[in-house]
Amino acid sequence: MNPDAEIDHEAPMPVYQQLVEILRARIERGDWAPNRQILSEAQLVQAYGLARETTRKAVRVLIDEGVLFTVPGRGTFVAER
Amino acid sequence: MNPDAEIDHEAPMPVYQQLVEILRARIERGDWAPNRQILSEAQLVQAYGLARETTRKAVRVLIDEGVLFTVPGRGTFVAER
DNA sequence: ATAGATTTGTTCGTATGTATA
DNA sequence: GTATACATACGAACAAATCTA
Repeated sequence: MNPDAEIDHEAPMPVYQQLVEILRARIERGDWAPNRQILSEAQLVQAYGLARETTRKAVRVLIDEGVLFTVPGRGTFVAER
Repeated sequence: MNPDAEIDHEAPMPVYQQLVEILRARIERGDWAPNRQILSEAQLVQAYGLARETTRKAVRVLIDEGVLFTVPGRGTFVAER
């Protein structure tokens, strides 16, 4: 997916899934190197105009895939691969 | 609103909004003069029985309205008007 | 000059309720 | 009826700035 795509609330794909693919594309593009901190949940909410729980759902998918990891009180980071 | 009102967790109005109106009423009553420090977050938590994030949300509303301002490491103060 | 306490700032974790498609 | 999405609320941990002893 285009890493610069925007969320389309009218699209058939769920918005959290759209965010998964956008974040995956941005990581592959190199927006954040391994072990680097990505946007905070609050920043994701701001940047993509979604509810916090929706952004968390997208991040959760990438965590389960081993692409991201979180550190409570610190932030969300790109995993080494 | 009554500046001496208490938080009602059963009321339809969100509790953070109730705190907004209580603080606004207390400021209008003159509990704290302009440039004076109000209760700290910890004291608001103690006084109103709310979670810290809930009190911060209420304070945030009044900051956005220009009623309050914060100084990191110092406290929260009543803005001049 | 240092150490500790206080205070606001930031962040993720968890749960519940409501509305909508 | 289910999955999605949003809003509210509380919990926990860490960081940075400030003040005091």
